[in-house]
Amino acid sequence: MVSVNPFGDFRENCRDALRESITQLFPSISVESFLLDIPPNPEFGELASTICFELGRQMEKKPKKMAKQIVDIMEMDNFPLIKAVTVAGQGYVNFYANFTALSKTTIESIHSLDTTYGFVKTNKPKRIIVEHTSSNPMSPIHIGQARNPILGDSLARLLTARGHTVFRHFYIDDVGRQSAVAAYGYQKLGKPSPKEKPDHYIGLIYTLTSCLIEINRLKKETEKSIEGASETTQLMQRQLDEWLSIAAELEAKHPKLFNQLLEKTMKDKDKQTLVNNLNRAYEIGKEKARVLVREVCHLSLEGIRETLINAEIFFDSWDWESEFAWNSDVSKILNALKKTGYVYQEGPVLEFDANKVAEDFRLKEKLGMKDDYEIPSLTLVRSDGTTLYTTRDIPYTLWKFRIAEEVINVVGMEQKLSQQQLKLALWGLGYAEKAKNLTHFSYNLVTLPGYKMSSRKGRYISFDEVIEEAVKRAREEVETRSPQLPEAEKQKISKIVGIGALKYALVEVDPIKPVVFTWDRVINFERNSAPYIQYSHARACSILKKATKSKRLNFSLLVEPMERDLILTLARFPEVFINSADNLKPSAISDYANLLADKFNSFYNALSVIGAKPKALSNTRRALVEAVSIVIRNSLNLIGIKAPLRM
RNA sequence: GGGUCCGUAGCCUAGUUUGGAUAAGGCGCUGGCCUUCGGAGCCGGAGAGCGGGGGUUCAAAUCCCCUCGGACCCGCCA
Repeated sequence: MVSVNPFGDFRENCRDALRESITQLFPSISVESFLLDIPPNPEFGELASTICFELGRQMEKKPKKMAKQIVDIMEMDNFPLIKAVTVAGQGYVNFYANFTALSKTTIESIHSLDTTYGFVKTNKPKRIIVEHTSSNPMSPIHIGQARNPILGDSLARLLTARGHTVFRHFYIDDVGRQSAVAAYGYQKLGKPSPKEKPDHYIGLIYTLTSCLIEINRLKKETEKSIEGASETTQLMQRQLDEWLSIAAELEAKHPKLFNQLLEKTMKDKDKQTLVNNLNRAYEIGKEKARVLVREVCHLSLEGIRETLINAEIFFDSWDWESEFAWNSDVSKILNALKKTGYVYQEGPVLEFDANKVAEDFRLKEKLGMKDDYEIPSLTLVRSDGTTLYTTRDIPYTLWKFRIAEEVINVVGMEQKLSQQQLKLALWGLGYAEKAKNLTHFSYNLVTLPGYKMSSRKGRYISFDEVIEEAVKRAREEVETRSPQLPEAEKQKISKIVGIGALKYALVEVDPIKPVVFTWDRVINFERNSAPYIQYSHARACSILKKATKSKRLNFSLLVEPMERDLILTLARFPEVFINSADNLKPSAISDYANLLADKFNSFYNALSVIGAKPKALSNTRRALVEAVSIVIRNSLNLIGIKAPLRM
């Protein structure tokens, strides 16, 4: 019989058995949940209940005694997956699986379900938007940001496999000031056609321009405040010094373009204002500004898209922020907000009182805030009439909710406050349900040892560079290990392995924890890495190629602890998957894949498949190996990593 | 100053949502394995009692309080 969740079936057997005994013995007691834990050691069985500790307290009896009573009356015949039940310790009830039955169900189900094994469908399918990456369109994706597409893509894969309808959206933040900065520089340089990958080229222009503007601004401001002793002046002086040293770095690295830009912008005494004007013109949709900024965006996005495709990360929709500004969605929302009473004017500036919303709807506790915490207000409109990122995010979010019932934003944790303010704006506007269905999937920074990466300051390692290096190193490995492979396949494998290593390194760590980037960390080919798991898969495939398939199987022959451990791990995959998808935890999958590879390698090393006697054992082990290969492949798939047949 | 998050062997991490039986891996260190199907491998050893203190509980790395250290936020940036 095919089971979508073999270990889950065993769990249900145990739960039912437990429930029957308990209701029979203690009909007066109502037990809500019969949670079963995986014991720390196989000698305690495959599942264990601690319910007698709880019952013992309620009924003032010894847990061990109750456990004995419960076990004594248990009718085992109704539960084919349970082999035995015992009492252990101070009152644990331990269940032992009937391995012949469990092995058969597990292996047969995996063979039969194949590419869908493990992917248990939810009974509440939803339409979900996963918005991710959404990086600054004016520079290449750097490795600090790369955690975002990798996590976002895994989430989308997990939720799709869970049976949801998922839409992957890239929000192009083209209205921000950074677009105006890059566009200004691009125009001054005479709209040059990129000499390299376009996002890298535009990114360089952005960094150089941004640097010149900052220096220009800071110089003017420090000159203005002549009495140079005040604290703010000192701060400005320090900032100026930092930007001057950045300028020196940039000039040394890109002398030609730097000096060209310097020369071309020399005459602009107030660059800051020019950029602000361009920003405003673009936001209100002035023709010239539209043409210019879009041109730069398109160039850069072409490069960004190339990077993502190279990493096999795809989107269903590319949403232009400017569309929401131009089609008056933003102004409609502003008007609606004004009517709520949660908005107040400070001169020309419009502020949103997030704190008041939280108090009126009693949301602070739900948002994990202390009662007396004063949520900062959110500026909606600048004094020059332009809006801010979060302001524009409100209509965008509502637009997403027209497509989907649930929205997950993969956004760095440094934006936590603004994501909360966004949520509160939805509450204030009367969209409580939407606010509840908006999730900020937050993740921590990837830093370079000692400092943060910054596009604006030009201090970053691009995603492209890291991919290139990873593939290059993988290529060297393939060359030494499998020199006989044809060139085309070597290339293909190097890419799968290199990118796999990279993705794995960034998925593996809990997103809430920071990662310090080092080359050896993200391009690791040893144990606990994608290549290690891929290698295990290739080994399994190698056996499958050599051993002929047979239908004459006998699952009762799989008695070795290593075989059982392996089968148990395979049987648990669906539960791991459900937990990972429902709790948005891709790292649970990378963990699992690694665990499975570990178990397989131990098995591989200790027991032979092809030469095993009798023949039925060999056949059955082969079936087990095939199941392993399927589950490794399925699990890696969820985190966007491919499993090569050989490497 | 206010807020959020993190703190597990020399280093990197899992486990914390849902409290349970000797705290799990990897790197590094170290002793073995030409044993057949791929050594990107396998088997073993040393190494932490979970930042510190208190509390709740039959039971705490997990929950609560205090405290120390680090990161991030508190922008008319995104």
